[in-house]
Amino acid sequence: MELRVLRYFLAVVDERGYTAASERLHVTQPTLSRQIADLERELGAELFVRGKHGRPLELTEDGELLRRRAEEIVVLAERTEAAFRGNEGVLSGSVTVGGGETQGMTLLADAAVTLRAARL
Amino acid sequence: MELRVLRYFLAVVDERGYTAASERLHVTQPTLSRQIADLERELGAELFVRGKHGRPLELTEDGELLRRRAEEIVVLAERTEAAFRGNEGVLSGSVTVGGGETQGMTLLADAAVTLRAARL
DNA sequence: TAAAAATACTCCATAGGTATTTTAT
DNA sequence: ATAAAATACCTATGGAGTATTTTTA
Repeated sequence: MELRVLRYFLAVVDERGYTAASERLHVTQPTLSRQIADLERELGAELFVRGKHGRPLELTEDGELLRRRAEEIVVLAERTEAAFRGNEGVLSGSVTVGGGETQGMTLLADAAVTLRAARL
Repeated sequence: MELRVLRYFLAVVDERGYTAASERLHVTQPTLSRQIADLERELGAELFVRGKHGRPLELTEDGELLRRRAEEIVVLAERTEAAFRGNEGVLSGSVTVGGGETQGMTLLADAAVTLRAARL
């Protein structure tokens, strides 16, 4: 079990599907498909409900358990990395107004955003 | 940052040296040397006090910070893996009396040990 | 000078990619 | 019929090994 794969898993849960997650992660859909399959094999557990049900992949009970654990682990790792970047107490990201670059729309405005907090 | 490397790091801290840690981890000393160096580069921080001081590698302040965080992360990951093995609340390992197999000594006795707890 | 760590290479396992098929709505 | 996931196959990055050379107590 590696952090990279846990991040993949969380992205798939978040985006409710491999394709959407693969875009967010900048990897291809088959890569995700394989990594999640390997993870399921490694843990000996089905994480998602396949087929049948609604398109947006649904978590099994095991999947739900892993989601909670993975979130804790990944968050801890990210905070640790942030600490070494001297970015303790800092959250940053970006906001875009006018749609993403993939839709071929005119970009109206965007901004880099940094929230600095006394404590996290 | 990956769990594998955090485990390497903790082993080096624990064994106070690359060579001893490499034996415990069943990897070679240069592999550890490189992985830890990469980790230091990635974090932009020296983790161990080089040379000068006492042989048993000493942690820097950054190293000490990482040790605490890494322990949390790795323990969480191990508990998660254990949960999927249906081994919640179980600790196992082995005890050997008479020296390890590498010393060419006669093996006097060993035992697989499992501690089962109601809650962990 | 005798350990342990660092360096220099080589190799290979596997993460990741492309192309395609299968599945399910 | 169509959009997403699975499968097959290939490529290549980097993890890990062997051999050797610094280090430093």
